[in-house]
Amino acid sequence: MTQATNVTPLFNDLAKIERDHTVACQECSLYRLCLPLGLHNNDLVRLDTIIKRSQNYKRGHILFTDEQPFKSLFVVRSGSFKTTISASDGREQVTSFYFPGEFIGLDAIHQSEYQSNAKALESSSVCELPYDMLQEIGEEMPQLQIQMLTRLSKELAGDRNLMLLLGKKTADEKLATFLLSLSKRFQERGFSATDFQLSMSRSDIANHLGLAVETISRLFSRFQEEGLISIAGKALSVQNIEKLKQLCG
Amino acid sequence: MTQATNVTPLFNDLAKIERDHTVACQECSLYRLCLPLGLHNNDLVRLDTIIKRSQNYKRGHILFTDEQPFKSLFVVRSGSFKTTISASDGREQVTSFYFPGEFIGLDAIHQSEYQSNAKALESSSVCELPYDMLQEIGEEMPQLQIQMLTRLSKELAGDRNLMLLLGKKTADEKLATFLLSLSKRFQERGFSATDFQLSMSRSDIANHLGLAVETISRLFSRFQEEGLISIAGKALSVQNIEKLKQLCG
DNA sequence: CGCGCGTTTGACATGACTCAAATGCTGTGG
DNA sequence: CCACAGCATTTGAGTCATGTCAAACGCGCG
Repeated sequence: MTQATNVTPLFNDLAKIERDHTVACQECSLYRLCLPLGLHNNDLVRLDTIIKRSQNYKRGHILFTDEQPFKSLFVVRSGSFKTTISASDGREQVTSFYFPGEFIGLDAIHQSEYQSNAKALESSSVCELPYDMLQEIGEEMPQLQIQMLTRLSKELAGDRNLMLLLGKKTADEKLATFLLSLSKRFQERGFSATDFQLSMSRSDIANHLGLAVETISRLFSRFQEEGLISIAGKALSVQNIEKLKQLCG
Repeated sequence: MTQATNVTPLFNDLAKIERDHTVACQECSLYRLCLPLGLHNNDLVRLDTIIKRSQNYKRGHILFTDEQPFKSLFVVRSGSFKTTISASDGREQVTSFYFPGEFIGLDAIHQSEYQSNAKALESSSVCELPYDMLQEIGEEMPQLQIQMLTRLSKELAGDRNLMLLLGKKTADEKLATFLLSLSKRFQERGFSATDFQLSMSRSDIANHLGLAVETISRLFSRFQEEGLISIAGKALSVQNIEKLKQLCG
């Protein structure tokens, strides 16, 4: 019943493909998911020049906190991240999880500080886009502006679905919705829609969905009993995706 | 104990000032809160030409639904609106309330349909910005692009605070936070920070905060007993703003 | 290999919901 | 302008989903 190995980080495969830190956007396997989509070749080359590609960060690495000045946007190249915001009394809310090709820091644009805290959930790397430069080259690249607006807009729409989830859904529906959202994102990235590793902890999931850790744990157990999923540690396998969809509410 | 009159719509004063539908951005009293902020005069004039100013809509008027094609962004000129999104089973979440100078529809940019439903809460009017034209003139107006990005980004940050509220706060904290957010927005618009009319129903508030109507009603009563506020129908008066702030969590 | 944290499971507590009913307000039509 | 219908709000009583507390377990990191 024990899982063979849960060691493999989530996006190791991608990490391998991308292990050369200097790979240009044109050759990056994330191309179709990433910012450069739709840019003309000249523009792409120009964008390329302002991107700083990070080395591999290890689990727990802090990309930025809400006390640091806003300087750059980040795109996940490999691995995954979570962002949190905190209330004055220290309570935290996990606002989002980020996978390869997704933007981190969009909520800080034109603020002096970042508005959230971003932390690596596993071994991860990013492309850093200094915002002043992005803005500069953006003035001559309408396509880039459009991409930025589109990204922001989609993130906004996503957040609003999360508000529906947080405000109106039951614990069962929350978890089902969350798992399907992961499934979809893995699929978009060329991975299995049914078998994947959860890079985040149970308590991250619980927090993100507005539930207690114990509730998540119990739900995983029950979903397993009911044949919806099979889960061992961080390894998840979706057994009945249709039933899961019905559960979403 | 009955209120003299609750008839006065929330932004009647503004509505009067702005009753001329053709008032240009330059002369609009919302200027400093609105999109044109920071535009140069030539640009402003150009922006002006693409804006369609609506007549007065009455309470309940539907600006758009999530089944209509995305065509325009809207800025509230007078009155107020709410937006909702709905789950497949019909449950709805009130995602946001909008006051003069605020943008509606940002979550639909570059989608084929609107992503939410927008409805007037009282007698209201808007400026309509056809998005294709906005994009067109935007290509030559970096300041406009910056404004758009800033707006989107701030809305995103706001939504994330709402996620914190929905996921982590108690009923008391939710209502206190909501009332203070209203207070702040009224103040920014030149109205009293302590005395104003709630244009939305108790159930809109409840829904928005992820609570039941009954809970909101009870909280209003209790807050009143405790001397935090005084409320009669839609007329709210904040009595102890400091204590309210402490309650926010 | 062992410690510590993350996870699971159980028992119990409770904040907020649901249901129900009374009251009040608003908009409409006569 | 008033009266009535219907919806919004308030208040009370009882329930329930989910949280909290506690303890055992076991995986994974060092």
